[in-house]
Amino acid sequence: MERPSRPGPSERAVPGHDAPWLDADEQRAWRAYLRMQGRLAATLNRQLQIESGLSLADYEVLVHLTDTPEARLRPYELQWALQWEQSRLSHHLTRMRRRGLVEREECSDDGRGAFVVLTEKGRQAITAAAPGHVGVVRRFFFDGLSREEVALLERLATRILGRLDDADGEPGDDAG
Amino acid sequence: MERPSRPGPSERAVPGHDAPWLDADEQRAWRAYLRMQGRLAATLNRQLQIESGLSLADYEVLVHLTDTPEARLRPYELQWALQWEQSRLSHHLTRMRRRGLVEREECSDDGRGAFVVLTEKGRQAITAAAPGHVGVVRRFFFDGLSREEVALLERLATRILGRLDDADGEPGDDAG
DNA sequence: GCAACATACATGACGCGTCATTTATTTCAC
DNA sequence: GTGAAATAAATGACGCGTCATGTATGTTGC
Repeated sequence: MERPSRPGPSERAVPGHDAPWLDADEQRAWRAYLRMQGRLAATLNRQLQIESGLSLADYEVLVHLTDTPEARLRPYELQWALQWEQSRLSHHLTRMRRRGLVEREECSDDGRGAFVVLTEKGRQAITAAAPGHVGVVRRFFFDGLSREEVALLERLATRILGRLDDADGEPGDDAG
Repeated sequence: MERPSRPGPSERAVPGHDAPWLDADEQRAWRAYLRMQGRLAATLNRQLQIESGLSLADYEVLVHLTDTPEARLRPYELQWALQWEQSRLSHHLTRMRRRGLVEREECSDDGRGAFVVLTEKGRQAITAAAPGHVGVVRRFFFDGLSREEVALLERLATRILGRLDDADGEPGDDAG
């Protein structure tokens, strides 16, 4: 979705600030990525919603809770695991609490904090949702990829995540 | 609605399992993808918002308009290009119109329809926003990838997109 | 022991995205 | 032509996500 490509060669070796536009290859890749990501997320959300009444966000929260021995976590732990904004998590937990998927429990060690506890209803919800959801993930995503491609994809995602993490502390965030 | 875990042709046959759960490699890749995608989208949105007052959605609409000779498109053309839901596009165009980024123009050929026209303000907005935005896309995304990886990524995204498209017309999507 | 600061979490406002529905027009069968 | 169905687009309701801010508790320097 970038602007006109530079007519230039396919060699892009320009470090950072210098190259304003994406070349033709990059543009195609970027557009394909954006479209794929948007459609995939929409598909996963819709399927989860229809079959289980959960959103993808709900699902991820519940997954992390069920991954935990006591099925309870401090919000800041969930925040770290999900890489969400704090207020997003807070709002979302409020809504999930309202629907009975999780409960809030006071934290004796730290008066400021709390625990998010999985309810029985929450456990049943994700138990019922998981097979269908994983089926769709597999159908649209993994069934189209070889194991090598899956491995490469993980490496790329991790690398880009690292770049995003690196930028978090730095002051010179300018790009223009 | 819970579905019986009947092993249909669309779900992978898993030896010895009712539920087609992801194996360890797939799970790591999937979580890495989800985290990367979420963080990257948040970063791009934030930078665009701060530097230009645009969202990524605004940006994509404006890109498609500027890609057009007359800088005007029918909403259904935009919808096809963006692969958005119709009501999302309609709502978004309403908001962009309110902000003066686009205008609505009646369509003489088809009384039901309209044209979305780029305004001067809209053109200035994307012109101002583009270098910074592309800089961030490059910084976090393409600078971390080799040309081979970019090419592969495009292929994977296109392939997955194809699977999503294929499923659109089929009735046997779910519903056991 | 107290001011200054940091941390954990909540909240209100507001823009965004989806679903369901509505309106207006066009197309097509007959 | 007339009625049925398809198409273009808008709208209201409602949940989601971000920003800015608020509140309570913990920590630290002195």
